[in-house]
Amino acid sequence: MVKTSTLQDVARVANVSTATVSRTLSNPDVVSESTRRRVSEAVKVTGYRINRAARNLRTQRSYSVLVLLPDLANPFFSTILEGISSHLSHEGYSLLIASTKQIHESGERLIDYLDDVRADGIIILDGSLDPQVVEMLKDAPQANRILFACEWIEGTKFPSVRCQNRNGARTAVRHLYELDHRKIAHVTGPKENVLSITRKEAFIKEMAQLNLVLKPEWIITGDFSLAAGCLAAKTWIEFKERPTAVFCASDQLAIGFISELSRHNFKVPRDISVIGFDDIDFAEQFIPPLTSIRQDRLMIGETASKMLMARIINPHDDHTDDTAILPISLVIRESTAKYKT
Amino acid sequence: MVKTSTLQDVARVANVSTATVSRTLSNPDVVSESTRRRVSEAVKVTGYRINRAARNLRTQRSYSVLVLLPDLANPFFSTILEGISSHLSHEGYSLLIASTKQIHESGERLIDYLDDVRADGIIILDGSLDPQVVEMLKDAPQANRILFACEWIEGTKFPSVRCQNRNGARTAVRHLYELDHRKIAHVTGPKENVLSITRKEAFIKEMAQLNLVLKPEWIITGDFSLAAGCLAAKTWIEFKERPTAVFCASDQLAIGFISELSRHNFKVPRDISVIGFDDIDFAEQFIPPLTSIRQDRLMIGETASKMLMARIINPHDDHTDDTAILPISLVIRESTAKYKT
DNA sequence: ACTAGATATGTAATCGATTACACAAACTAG
DNA sequence: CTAGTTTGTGTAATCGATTACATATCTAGT
Repeated sequence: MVKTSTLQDVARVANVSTATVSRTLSNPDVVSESTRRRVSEAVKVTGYRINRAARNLRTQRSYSVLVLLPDLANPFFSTILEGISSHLSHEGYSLLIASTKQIHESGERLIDYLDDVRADGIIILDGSLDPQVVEMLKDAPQANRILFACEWIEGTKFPSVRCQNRNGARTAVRHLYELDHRKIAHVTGPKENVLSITRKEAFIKEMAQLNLVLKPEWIITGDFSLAAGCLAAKTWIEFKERPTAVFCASDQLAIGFISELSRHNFKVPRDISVIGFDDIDFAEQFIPPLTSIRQDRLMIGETASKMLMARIINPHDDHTDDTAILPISLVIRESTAKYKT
Repeated sequence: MVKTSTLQDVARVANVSTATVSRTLSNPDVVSESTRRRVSEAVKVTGYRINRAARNLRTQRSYSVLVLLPDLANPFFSTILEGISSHLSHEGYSLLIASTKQIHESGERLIDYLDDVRADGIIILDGSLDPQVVEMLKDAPQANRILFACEWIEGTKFPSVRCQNRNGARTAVRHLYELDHRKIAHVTGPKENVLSITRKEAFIKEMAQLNLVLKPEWIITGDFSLAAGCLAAKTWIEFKERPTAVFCASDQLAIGFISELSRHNFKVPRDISVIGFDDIDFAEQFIPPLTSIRQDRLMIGETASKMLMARIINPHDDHTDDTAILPISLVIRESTAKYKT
């Protein structure tokens, strides 16, 4: 093991007390110019590195944030993580990662992370948390150090950062409408998912607004995955009266959809226009390049991190209504085209 | 703030010393059946949660592992993370994440993570570390708690976990050969990257083995990205004598390649057979579904985590030659086909 | 010259778990 | 019955940084 030097060692070399060293490092303004120089010199000489475990114990903080994902292997989250991570590291914080599945399997309670000085705050990217867990979190005193991103839980006051989901759905429908499509289908995400529900409702509302006929079977329940997109395509093929356009609640759905169609010799956008949601990296490279509703995932991550940090640092400020809704934008590529009779 | 109970509180309730409580929790075998019961009861009553900061300070361990990525936003790594994470959480360890970029920007030294009790070990998924950094790590006494996964650094003794890269390249070439292709191109990863180099060398060697002509320009330097794949496709189109097949060093390259071709009205596998490397999730859903060399990323993650853990727990065991090379497999889909004159 | 306040530093308690060491009780073997 | 061993528990030091409080020095205003 390597012997690392401690505050004591630095203090000895600089000929001051440990208190002064500590102050020099964490609050340089309160010490005199001369000691500041002496201490920095001593730090260099001794190769001092702070022992975080000691600091964490004393300050009862961990200087790290836990991000909870439903599924680590889902690439959708990596950009959000990037955003969170870059802001955290900028603030001197570390990033802890766990997946809901693991928490569940290991029988850990989420709130323990806050209680046992492992994390100062939690960002949850999973709106489908076990309701029991949510119930526990809701009224806990630690709840003000929890924040949702992308997804959220209806009926709770947890702060959250998300994109304009309604506006996204509306924009998608309107885009198809402007391309003269009148029969528009929708492939949803998982049934109970808050994003699915929000986007679906907005879809239905906009269809009504535009006075478009919407047959109930044109709303196909999926689950955000490639596979569900494939299934939805099979459903579409079976329709007697086929919609000429489809709004998929995720890019993965859209890609699966197009993919399956091509296996049955349908072509996009010749036979049907397809628009996705998210604008993941692959959307641009897919064949055809996918028209999509873009959400700025980097920004979502950064904003979430900033908001959580504010709550950690100023726990007593008023943070009610701390919900950020970030704009979406329409990215037009080649999977949507003018409808021709 | 919530008042959490401490060992002291539990001790008081159970009418024993803190030492006994601690022993009951971390080493139940050494206490008597009756105290064990009494203590567990007291733990329940008080709602005791261990304070990890305190334990970390006392034991000089953090019970967490840092994973260092070149780029968080790259989906290639998420499955590996999943593997690491699931093993770690099973062992009661936490997972810290950072990206090389951030470390570099924030001016932190990697080894500080080990020194300052933030992480007990580091898994590095980036073989393109700053040589200066590598030099520092190499002979450091903490070096035995560092492990590379996927990539590695030639000429160092860091343990590593990776897949059979040579065998992968060889298998790819042989697959194309068996489909009667004789003119085979190769799109590489980044020039200096150890995976690129290994795969390229194996490619060249196998071509020679099979007595195939290999024009120097048929080896196109890329960088694993979609965009580089597009560029490579443009290069291929310009060739006077076009190879009938191409082995891409990553699936992203392959997808970019095919994608760009289709924009110029070439079709795969009609005009050229394409094989990738990695078998990422999208490979299966791409149009056409991509033939690829599969590496089991979940397994890589798990193995890496296990090996590192062994080193953390038994630092004095002999761990030399601790390098695991995991098998690859050929996944044949529709982007490769028999060559017809 | 004297006091109030500002500035700089030191002393020592503290955070909460772990564990070396000491000791008592119970057990074992001769 | 005694010496030696095993088992179970307690006492108190320890990990290393932070910080409340005390103290000393200096500045400025009256």
